[in-house]
Amino acid sequence: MTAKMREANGARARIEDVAEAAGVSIKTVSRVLNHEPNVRDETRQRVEQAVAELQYKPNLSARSLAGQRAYVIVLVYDNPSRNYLTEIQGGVLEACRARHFSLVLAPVDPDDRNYLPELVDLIDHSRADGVVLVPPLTDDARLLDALQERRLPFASISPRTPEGRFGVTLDERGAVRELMAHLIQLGHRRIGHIKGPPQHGAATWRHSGYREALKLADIPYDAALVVKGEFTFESGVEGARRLLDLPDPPTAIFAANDDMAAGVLRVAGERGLSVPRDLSVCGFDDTPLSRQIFPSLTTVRQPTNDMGRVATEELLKAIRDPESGDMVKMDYALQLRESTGPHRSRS
Amino acid sequence: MTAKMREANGARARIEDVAEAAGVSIKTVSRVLNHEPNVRDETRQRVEQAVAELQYKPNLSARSLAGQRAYVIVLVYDNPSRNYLTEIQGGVLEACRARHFSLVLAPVDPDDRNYLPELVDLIDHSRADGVVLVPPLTDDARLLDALQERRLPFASISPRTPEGRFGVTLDERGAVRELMAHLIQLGHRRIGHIKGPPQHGAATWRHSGYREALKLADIPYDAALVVKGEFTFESGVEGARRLLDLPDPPTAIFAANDDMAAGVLRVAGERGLSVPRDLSVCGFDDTPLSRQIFPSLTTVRQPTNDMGRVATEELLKAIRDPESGDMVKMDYALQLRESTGPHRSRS
DNA sequence: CTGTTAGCGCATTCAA
DNA sequence: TTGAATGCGCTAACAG
Repeated sequence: MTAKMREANGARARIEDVAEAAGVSIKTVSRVLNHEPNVRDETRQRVEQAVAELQYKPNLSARSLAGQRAYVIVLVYDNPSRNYLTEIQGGVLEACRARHFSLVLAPVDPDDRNYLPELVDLIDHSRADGVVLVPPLTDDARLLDALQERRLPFASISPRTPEGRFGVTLDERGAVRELMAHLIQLGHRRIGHIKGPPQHGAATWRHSGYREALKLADIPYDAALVVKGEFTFESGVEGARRLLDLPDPPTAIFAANDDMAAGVLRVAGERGLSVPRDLSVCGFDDTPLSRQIFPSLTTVRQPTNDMGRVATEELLKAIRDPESGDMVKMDYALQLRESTGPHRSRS
Repeated sequence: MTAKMREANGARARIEDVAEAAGVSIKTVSRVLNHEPNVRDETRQRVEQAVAELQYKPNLSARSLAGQRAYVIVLVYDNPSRNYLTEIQGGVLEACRARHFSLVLAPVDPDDRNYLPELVDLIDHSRADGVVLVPPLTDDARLLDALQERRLPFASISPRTPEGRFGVTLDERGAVRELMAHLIQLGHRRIGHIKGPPQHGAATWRHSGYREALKLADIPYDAALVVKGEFTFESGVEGARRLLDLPDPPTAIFAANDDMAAGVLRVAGERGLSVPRDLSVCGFDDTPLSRQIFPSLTTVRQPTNDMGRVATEELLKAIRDPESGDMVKMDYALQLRESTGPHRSRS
């Protein structure tokens, strides 16, 4: 059966049909498709024309089978923040598409202590060429061990210990120092902090930034002004209540993420406190929530989409050449909005 | 090379190795793996044991190549709501996993009028067995034509015209009637509405529900109380301003989704209106935002995750048997929260 | 610079 | 109820 007949039958063109149409061997077609060298320009063009005419699309299954590579990246995540994840996923997807890799999603239940067997099974089944790890899972030693054992390259997004790994980081401590400087410059000296859970690197960095900023401004650290949170709205509500019930309550509160900051705004609303007149509030992450809430939230923006994309690009580099793959430092940006204002002494 | 040697080399077990270990032919192994009939129980068990011992995982590429099917579902979406999408995607993924299909994500830029060629290219490349369509794209005639032309089965989530299609629907009109009945029962008679954009079926249904509820309560429809929105926070802000600037402003506002309702709350805040004392507000969707805002939002919950899952299950049914595939009606649930309260006449 | 050949691991005829 | 042989469409040595 000729290529033309196959086409009339609704069958798809194969590499063989392209070769025939272009008057070359299939190996030459393969070279053109994979951008390999050693093809004359004129030949390359003939092949490309045949590809276009026949609407040839390579069969990915055949390619994977023959090439012993699946062209698959697995994105592993247990981060409960929908917005963060969507952005990361978008960036990862862009990078995968650009290199003709497919993306396999591997959501992990953050409450499941024994998630590893099922996850590893998924990774094995998919025959992944590489993995992208999202925090806080990006710091789970058991998972890292399992990946290393399989010699599977993995990119890390905001890992706690970036040494010897590749992916992306962001200077969260520095960002918080700037955010705090903004509050301090507004006259605040009693600044409360609602921390994140200790297993998150982010919680640690943001707390350190808080302390460093106080020290830089010669404001003594007061442990009573720091309460624990879980990065959830509800824990922000609880934390805010504890802070505002203090005998000498803070005039500003830095919540370690936007969800918790929204909780603080709620408590302020309940108590008839006007923000920022009676209380300044800021968060971290610049989720859509921070703009949709009233007053809108002063916070820090991470380039989340870019972080997903860049991490994946580094991973793809490392897949091509195991020696490569860098840890790329990304930029943050303060978002000054309505929820922070000058300190007014209570009268 | 024997199976044992291969294993020692770190190579993966193949179906051939399983057959050898179980003392049967590869065809028998294939039968067991694919749950085909005509295998003796004792034989089946021997095979299953060999699979477990060798940790055999079928090579999906080889299966696809030989079986002429990719086992791929494509999820096509242009809906701008992050939360909605994440939930839908989660449900779709669950259903895919359960049947060992892989999921390919196909995000579409809602502002790109000419998205079709690229999307179709992605679908063709992936050799999809079926497609899941999210609103509002689920109603795009050009896309539906392209799919039908390819004889590709597709499941529709909340399509405008469910006739002759399969997937999931939800009685949004009924939900809005109930929501409105709640407001009316609280004493409100001047109820404003901020509509969604006309290309969304949801916008139309929610507006119809609004009108029907008024009619049922013998409240005349006042076109001045209905303003256009875009399902965005900003358009909610604008709409609320228009409504509240009316000579005789509404005492309650039903925004067609939560984001716009958040915009209404913002305007209320700006103007010193207390919600719900001076103004009742409700939305639709029950996004996390509706709980994280103050006051929390009365709204309608859709089982979004389930909708994604069930739609995909129907698709998988239709892939197995083109005659099957139903339109499943899902349940909604009113969420009565803080943003609605009794009408108080202005004094 | 280009072509030939031999599998990749599985499903699927058809025969037993 | 089971098995042997053929090919899915492509990559990758190796030859020219």
